[in-house]
Amino acid sequence: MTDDLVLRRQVCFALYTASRALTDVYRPILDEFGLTYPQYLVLLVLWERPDDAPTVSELGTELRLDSGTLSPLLKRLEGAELVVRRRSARDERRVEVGLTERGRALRQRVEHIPMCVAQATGLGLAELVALRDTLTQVTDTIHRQKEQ
Amino acid sequence: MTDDLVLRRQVCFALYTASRALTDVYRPILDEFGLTYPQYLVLLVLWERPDDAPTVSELGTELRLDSGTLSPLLKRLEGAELVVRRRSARDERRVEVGLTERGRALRQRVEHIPMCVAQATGLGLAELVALRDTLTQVTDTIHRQKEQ
DNA sequence: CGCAATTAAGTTGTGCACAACTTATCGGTG
DNA sequence: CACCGATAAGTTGTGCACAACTTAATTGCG
Repeated sequence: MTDDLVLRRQVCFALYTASRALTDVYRPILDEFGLTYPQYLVLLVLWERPDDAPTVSELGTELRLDSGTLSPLLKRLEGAELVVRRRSARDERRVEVGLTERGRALRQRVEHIPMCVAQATGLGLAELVALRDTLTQVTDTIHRQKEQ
Repeated sequence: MTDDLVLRRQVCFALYTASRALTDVYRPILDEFGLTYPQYLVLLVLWERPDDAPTVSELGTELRLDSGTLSPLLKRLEGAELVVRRRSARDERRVEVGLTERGRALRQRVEHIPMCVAQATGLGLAELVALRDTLTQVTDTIHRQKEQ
């Protein structure tokens, strides 16, 4: 009898649990700004290129989320007056997502968060970087396989 | 201007994405058995101790899920005739979750899955073990902080 | 040019996660 | 023994994720 099915042995379970644990760290912090973690991720992308107004599918490519997830999420961000959505002039299928002044201003108020969360992991900077790179590599490997 | 808010630099995003990518690997495989990943996790716990019939909250402790998640999930597993739920005789508040014959039999049919998924990560065995241990350590660190 | 295939965003339905709450049971203390 | 706080499971409501589908606009090929 193999022991491969033992929960604590599985990388996937460790990943699933660690991901939820880190979201738990974010939750009370982001809650003060009325944000969820996925909403915060969308804002991260927008803050990276404030003059860009990416489309919904460009956001989806960055975050690996589809319109089924992003459409209602963006509607909520728009309701919070953090982003605006407008149909592209040159391609009426596209919807461009831009920051409002309010959304732009939020950036500096949340700038300290990544440091707090990184600290909560208990890992050193080098370990964090190594972990991040390993995880990114795994994700890329899986997605590369999927496309073939 | 700090770059801490850049998406690709963040461990959390790497974790969030890797977790979803791995679930993506599981999905089509588990789909053949009519299972979701969290349902599979519950079965893993039950297979580990087939004579135990843990309570809902014992399952919750293992998986770090609350009754709000587990109750409907277990109802679906019961609908699929993979588990049975029964009130504990000596404590009517508790509900014990046991495997049906069908649930017990499923074990050997999914025994190969962890190997397949591990392979999809592209990591070697040693790397996988190291990754799992790092993630478990992070999760434990976070939960320990939470309890104090 | 005309139309079929493609692309973009949104909608619908299912199943987690999780907070907040409800209901029922239990255990301990006066 | 009665009651009160604690505990267990379930319910309700919100917000992701994701599959499958719809609608609308565009592209490209004959």
